[in-house]
Amino acid sequence: MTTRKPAASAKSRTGAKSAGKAVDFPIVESVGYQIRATHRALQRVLLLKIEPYGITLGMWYFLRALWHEDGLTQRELSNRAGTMEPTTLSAILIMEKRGLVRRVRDKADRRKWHIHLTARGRTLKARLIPLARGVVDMAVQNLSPEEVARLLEGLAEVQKSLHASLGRLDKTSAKAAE
Amino acid sequence: MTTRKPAASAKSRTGAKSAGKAVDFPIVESVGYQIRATHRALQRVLLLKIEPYGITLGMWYFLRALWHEDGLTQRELSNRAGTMEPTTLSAILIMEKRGLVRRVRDKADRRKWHIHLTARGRTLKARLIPLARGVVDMAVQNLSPEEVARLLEGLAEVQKSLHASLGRLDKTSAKAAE
DNA sequence: CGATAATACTTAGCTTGCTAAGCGAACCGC
DNA sequence: GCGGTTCGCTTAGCAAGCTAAGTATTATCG
Repeated sequence: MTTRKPAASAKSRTGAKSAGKAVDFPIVESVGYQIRATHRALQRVLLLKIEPYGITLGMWYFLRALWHEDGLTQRELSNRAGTMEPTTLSAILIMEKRGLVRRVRDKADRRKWHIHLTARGRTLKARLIPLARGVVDMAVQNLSPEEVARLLEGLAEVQKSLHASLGRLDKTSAKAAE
Repeated sequence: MTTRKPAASAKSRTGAKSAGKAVDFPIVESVGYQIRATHRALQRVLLLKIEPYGITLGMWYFLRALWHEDGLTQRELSNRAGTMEPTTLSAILIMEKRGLVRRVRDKADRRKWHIHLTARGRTLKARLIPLARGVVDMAVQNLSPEEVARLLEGLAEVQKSLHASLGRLDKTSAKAAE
């Protein structure tokens, strides 16, 4: 039962950067690997904290968005949470079933649904936001505020490059751009 | 069809840090949100690069581990890749089906299986490692080597804190710890 | 006005990852 | 030397996310 932790003990950075000449690319030094590992560790801890309240990770970022701005449409929610529409939809349906949100059709444009928090959904904010903040604070406890800021900037830069690259790849394969 | 990108345009950092007094916790400033977004962007780009070779993300970290050290057992592979055994198993079975690896039972301990690359699996290394390195290099192109090192250190610190916290949480709920 | 295009959501089906629980092989203590 | 425990893998089933391809509804243009 022993709760295994697959960690990786990220040591030995900046070591043999170009030592292995051709095809050696130590996994532990890879930004990709570390991002993935950090993401999963964070998910795991957050889930442990929020699941006692009946909230899953799948709902989390949508609730965050709704607490900040109620009545969003599904597309707006997708954009806020950074997910595709089908992902958003299934999360909404589950949240609706659990009585956290209500779907209301737009009067003017009947294609749209507005997602509104119920009283129950709204109430959770006061409990869960501090809890989430606690997780993040714990996660960065050994970093100074400047280091955290640099970490966020680094991540933002990486995302910018990746999105730019994605744009290029899309255009290449689409070909019929405009 | 338009290949939507849910981005998020991470602007406005360091803005209203402690403005919202109590329960305002801007999602964009959260390390958790940014880690998740970066992870997904990275995955997407990597997938686009490797799928022409018939490799999926599910196989990727296992191949990485095997290229570095062939003949690992499933548990060893799980530890190297940072996944749980069932995840490892299903990836192995798929890779076996695609002719990338072979499973060989341990003579001495018949519980164990050793996973060996086939010639086909081994050959891919020379093509895919440079490709992956290209993705990572592209992703960090706007960061100096020092900034990349700091990013990795930051991620490692965050993971360390998270794993420590996980250990505590486990012990709490297990209670019967020796 | 009517045909066509665009928009907003939905459905179907897949992938990657997990936990919980099972099964056979090896080990350990008496 | 065999009964219980541990170990390594397996099975079952679920969660979160995606793409591709629908279905309605609204907007647009001749």
